[in-house]
Amino acid sequence: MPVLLPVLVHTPAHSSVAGVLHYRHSGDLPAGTLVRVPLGRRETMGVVWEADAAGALEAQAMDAGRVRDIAGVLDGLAPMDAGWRRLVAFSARYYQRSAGEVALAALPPQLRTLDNLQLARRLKRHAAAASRAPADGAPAGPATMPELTAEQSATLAAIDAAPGPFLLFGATGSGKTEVYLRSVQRALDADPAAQALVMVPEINLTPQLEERFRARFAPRYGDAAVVSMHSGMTPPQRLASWLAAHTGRARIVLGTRMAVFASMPGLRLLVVDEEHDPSYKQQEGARYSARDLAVWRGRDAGAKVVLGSATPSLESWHQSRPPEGGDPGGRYLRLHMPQRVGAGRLPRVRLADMALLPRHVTLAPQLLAAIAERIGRGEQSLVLLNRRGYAPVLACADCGWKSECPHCSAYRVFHKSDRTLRCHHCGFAERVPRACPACGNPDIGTLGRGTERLEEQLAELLQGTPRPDGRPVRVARIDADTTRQRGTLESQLAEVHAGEVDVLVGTQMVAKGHDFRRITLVAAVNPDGALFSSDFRAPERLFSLLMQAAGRAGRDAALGGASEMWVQTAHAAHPLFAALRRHDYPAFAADQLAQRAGAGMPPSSFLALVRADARTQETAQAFLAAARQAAAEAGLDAADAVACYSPVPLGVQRVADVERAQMLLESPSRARLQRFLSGWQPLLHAVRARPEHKAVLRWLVDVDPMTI
DNA sequence: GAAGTCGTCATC
DNA sequence: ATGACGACTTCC
Repeated sequence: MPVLLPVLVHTPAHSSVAGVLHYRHSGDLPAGTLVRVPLGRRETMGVVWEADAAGALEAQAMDAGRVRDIAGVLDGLAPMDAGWRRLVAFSARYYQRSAGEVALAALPPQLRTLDNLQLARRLKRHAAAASRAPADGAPAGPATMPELTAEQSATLAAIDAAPGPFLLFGATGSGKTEVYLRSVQRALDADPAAQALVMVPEINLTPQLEERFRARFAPRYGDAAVVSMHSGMTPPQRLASWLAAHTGRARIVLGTRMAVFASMPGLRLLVVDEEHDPSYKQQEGARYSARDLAVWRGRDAGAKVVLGSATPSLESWHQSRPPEGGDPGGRYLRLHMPQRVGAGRLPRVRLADMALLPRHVTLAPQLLAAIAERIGRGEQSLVLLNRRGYAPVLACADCGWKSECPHCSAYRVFHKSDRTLRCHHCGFAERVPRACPACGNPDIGTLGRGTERLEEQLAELLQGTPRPDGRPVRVARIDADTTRQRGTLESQLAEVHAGEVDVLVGTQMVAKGHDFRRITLVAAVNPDGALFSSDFRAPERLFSLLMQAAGRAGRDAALGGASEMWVQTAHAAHPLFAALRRHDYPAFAADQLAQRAGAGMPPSSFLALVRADARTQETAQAFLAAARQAAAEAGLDAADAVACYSPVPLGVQRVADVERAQMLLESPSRARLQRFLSGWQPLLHAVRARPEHKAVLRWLVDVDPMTI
């Protein structure tokens, strides 16, 4: 008997078919079944969704001639389970997107292109490969495991004893990864169907993570038990990992934020390493926080959640505060591991006071001397600067021309290696002009400096420094420009590990997570911008970057005692540096939390942004103003629980000839903000449909934004 | 978001 | 006349 089934397809929240669509089928199909359905004149993948009475009625009322048949069912696969469907539904609701967009984005792209036969073939091949894996099912030859420290044992006992979620606050080098490994092992040993999800913020960090997990678990559970999931993988690899997780063959899934949506029917443990990292927040499409979703998913699935960091996000820090007085405390349990494993001590923090030096000096002599000393001892230094290219601006001294991008409200950056002026926002690139394009003056010069110039400068200043082996000093650079092609990061890192490089210049990409045994000096040469930034999270990011960078130094116990973290600053008296010197995150956090509370910023409040893009700034702002008006007229903020501020241009107002504006919403209550947003969604659609707002190119809501 | 239609405009 | 490009519409 033919039935009408609700089906999700990939339709974004701002389109007119954002809801569930209905299709006819010869019989009932369970929710979660993957199907192929006709949409317009193409065929696309869909997910059978939960039947709800209202939707069914609407579908019944729809002109029967318009309802089409399901074209095919992917019957080789188990339907997506209820836990996954709840996660998708929650994410869509919380982040103001359509369930179809979230659901389909969470499936591997290649799955959409396969028919039943191809799928069956692939499943068979994977199953065969897995059963060939060595030692699968064999009694565990215990992989060599390091002795646990007292701290690690206590932490594991605490994780065993309580339901969580846990915030593992552990110094760099305190052995957090070993705690993750043991927690995973306990979870998997307890139940033959159990699965664990471990997330890291960056693709670059997955290979080393995979290596460690594979070394530990492949002997016990087989090679196929560990899979990775991140956007850098090829479509077939992603499909293979996804199928392994979905069928339960993979016991451990390692990945970036996208992995939080992995289909894992046996999920018992979720680990979010470097939980403070802003990369966990997706910045396009559905703007979800993988860390927050991991916490939600863990609670929903009855799985344990471990968030780990040496510099937790203020949200997690606040959420893990112990009970005190009338305050019942946060919902997370805070676990502290202050000790570094082995004798490696945290490096000494040294400030180079740039205010005492002439303005034109960009590298403090005492820092240069310290680097030279390291070179003489055959040790390595890492110099950090968060600015790619040679110089951020090219300018004419005569007429005041600057290298503005014609399509964006930003300067094009001078890249010396390929002699281009490149816009880092829209990608627009041109050859560097010989003379000023405005007045013809040949005397044009650079303003400021990026990593390229820093590399050049250091090479020049250090060229005479003697190396123990008499060979010339080598300065190298690692940033997004030098690692453009696949594999270059690995080969560059290998050179550093081999000791061929004396001084490594890089952006924050090298400060995160990589182990450099022989680096005994890390320097941040220009961090001051973040001290007085309009972005309320800038100090938090700076502190975490500097602490992480400091963690790069002195990982080798033998050299640890002498390692140093240098910070060049014109504001040496800033309290952030005082806390950094003592490696005192709690003090820094307490100070920041007090400031945030005073300013009504998270975690004391909850934020959302509405953004609009248009050809002109007025058009974008007019839409936002009308949206605000519509909310007021509907009485949405009548209870005064949600403040809606005026529309303003974004920091970078224009990108690729598109003007961007945003409007901030703020509420002391997450629930109230959520209620406001869900009531507002249909109004936003209605406002957008009005003829006077036709020129709006797109709009979107960003819940819990990272920057405002 | 993807894929279609339709109108405008520049170019061989 | 051809086709490139953008605006607009539709999709159970």
